[in-house]
Amino acid sequence: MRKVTIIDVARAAGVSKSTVSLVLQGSPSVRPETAEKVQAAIHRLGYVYNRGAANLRSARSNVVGMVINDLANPFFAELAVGIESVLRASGLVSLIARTAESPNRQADVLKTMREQAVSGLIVCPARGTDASALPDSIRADTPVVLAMRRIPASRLASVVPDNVRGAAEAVRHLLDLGYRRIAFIGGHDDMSAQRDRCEGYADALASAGMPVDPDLIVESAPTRDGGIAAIGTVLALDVPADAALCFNDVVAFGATLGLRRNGRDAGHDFGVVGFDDVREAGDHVPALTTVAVDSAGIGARAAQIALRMIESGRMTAEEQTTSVHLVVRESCGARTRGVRRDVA
Amino acid sequence: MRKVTIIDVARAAGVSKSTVSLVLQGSPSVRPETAEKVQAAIHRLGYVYNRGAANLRSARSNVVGMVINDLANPFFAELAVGIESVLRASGLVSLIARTAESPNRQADVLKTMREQAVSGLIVCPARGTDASALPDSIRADTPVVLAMRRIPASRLASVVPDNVRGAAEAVRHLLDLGYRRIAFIGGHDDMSAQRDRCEGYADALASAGMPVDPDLIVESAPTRDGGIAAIGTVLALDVPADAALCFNDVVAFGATLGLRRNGRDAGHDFGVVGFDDVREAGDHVPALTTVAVDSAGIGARAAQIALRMIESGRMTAEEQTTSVHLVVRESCGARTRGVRRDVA
DNA sequence: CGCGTAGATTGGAACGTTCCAAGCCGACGG
DNA sequence: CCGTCGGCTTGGAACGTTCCAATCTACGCG
Repeated sequence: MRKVTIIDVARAAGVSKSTVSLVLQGSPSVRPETAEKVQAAIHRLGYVYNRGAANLRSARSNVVGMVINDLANPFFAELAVGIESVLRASGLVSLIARTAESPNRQADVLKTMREQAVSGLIVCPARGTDASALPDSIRADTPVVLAMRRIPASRLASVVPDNVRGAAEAVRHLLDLGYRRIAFIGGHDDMSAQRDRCEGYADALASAGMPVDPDLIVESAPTRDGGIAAIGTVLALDVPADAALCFNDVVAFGATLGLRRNGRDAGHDFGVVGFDDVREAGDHVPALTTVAVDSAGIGARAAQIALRMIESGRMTAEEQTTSVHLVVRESCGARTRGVRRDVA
Repeated sequence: MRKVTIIDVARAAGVSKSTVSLVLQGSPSVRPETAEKVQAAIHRLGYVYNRGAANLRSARSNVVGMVINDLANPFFAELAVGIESVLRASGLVSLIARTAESPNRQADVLKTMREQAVSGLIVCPARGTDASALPDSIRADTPVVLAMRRIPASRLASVVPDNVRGAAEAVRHLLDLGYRRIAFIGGHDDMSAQRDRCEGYADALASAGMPVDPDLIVESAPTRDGGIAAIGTVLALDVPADAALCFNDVVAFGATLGLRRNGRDAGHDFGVVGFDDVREAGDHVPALTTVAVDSAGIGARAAQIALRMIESGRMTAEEQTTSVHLVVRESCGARTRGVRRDVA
């Protein structure tokens, strides 16, 4: 039982294959009754359109690649959802692949996607990816949009949250609450998000006329355990921290746990602010004060940019940043301390 | 700047296109030094393999479709991860699409995937999908594996958790703890998982010689709010429930919240058991006792079956069920009540 | 020296579509 | 009555591969 093709349909409908093709594309120049005959034949034979063959001829595929770090992380999963929704609504279909933060895997995945002739690529680059990691061949003829993370030296379009401003806002909030030894913990400085958030942290301190103490900035894996370790470090300083802005919520969860193990209590005698506002943040005990990032929105924006590039055939390098906002809950101590309390 | 093809490579290497094709496929019958020449030309020209063209000729694509309900749900995200890992390791690439529980969307998505000539399909069917929803054309020539959910009347391969046994085990545990009015709440009975879990619930009660009270089985949306509503219902009965097996963890979260609003406390004066063991379950307050389902494992198994079908060209209808196990934490009250406490 | 054979290479048809240039046909204006 | 025009339709080439059958080369053997 061979596959039924456009030619079989043509024969069955008593027209030429060209006409069938025209019908398939909804061309206005085919007589309605002819179109109907063709549709009937299509239905009768159970014909299924072969997009691969079409792409081959017209060099315009309808698939877009989505390269994500880690789907199991709800934060990235939402990014994926945002991307997929927009693409799907435009009739495109998404290839997906995971890099698991490995540049090797990323290179492999990118190669595969190129082979599939994707018409666009949305990438959340793995840690430490530099401009050279995106093969020139891709950059030349395929629209690429970076989501969530930038690659500093590359002229690639990107959509990232406003990390600098978000971090600064969080720090100002902690300062307003009276904290004076605010740490920045978690993340590695080969991630653009970490650098940006750290920059916002430093900015806010600076504009409050406070020095940035290098001891208060401690890197760690962006994991719960990383948070536990990092909070331990800033607690053990000669002049210990009294609050921390965490690289992300997961680190913040670790931090609250670490505090408890040290006999301290986030939200009472120590201020903790996270970043991302993952779903669990509100349910955590204590509920996490955090900077909310709209990851689905970022995905959607990135997909829109990709779409625009694909349609216009022109590549842009626009860098969009999406706004973020501080969500005040319990872990910063606003409830117990009261906002804007002055200190001596 | 036209795309560089196998023919350009052939010209550059001074061989025929057939030879290049052979090299690309790693055929042993090409002389090593010739292969090397070809590889050099490939590299020099920046040739990229066009898998679409290859598929066209050989009717064997290397893409597999993955139809998932809701990627934003960590439970399904893990399923996706399991699937993607296995496929990727075999050199296949995954198309992904979301149905958001809508049979219409599902039909649409399935059609698109057919057009892409996927060589296999892994589907977590949307709620209420019946056998007729999978177009015959797909079922005839494309391997399909159902994951997480079955479609009762279809002769389709599937991998699902052992819902019956898991639910039964949970109920036995609650009985052992002395609860006597155990409810089953959440989910809709057009989901196979709900029916199976409910069946396990009834089984366990039956084999303990206890009647199944229809009032204690209440459907609801499988959401937090659904859980809140459902727990309200069983609390308001003339003879209220004293424990509940919840359709899934999200419902269980809602239930603990609903209990608190009614002045009750899960784990103290009411036993709550969830299902799935999502990541948050352990962090929740109270920590959720739940039936752990290995969703990544289910995804991997499903992908393996699909792979086997693709390779052999033969479709099977095997139904695998993966084992589950009860994770006892706080919400069931085991800590405060003590396990196996006898009642009068 | 001729023949058979195995290994290496090759040309051409095929895959299912799109797109172009050309064709057909009836109508309309001159 | 002829030429032309516009609406519909059509055949064929092209897209970049694979695969088959054919060819070519060199070599061993009788």
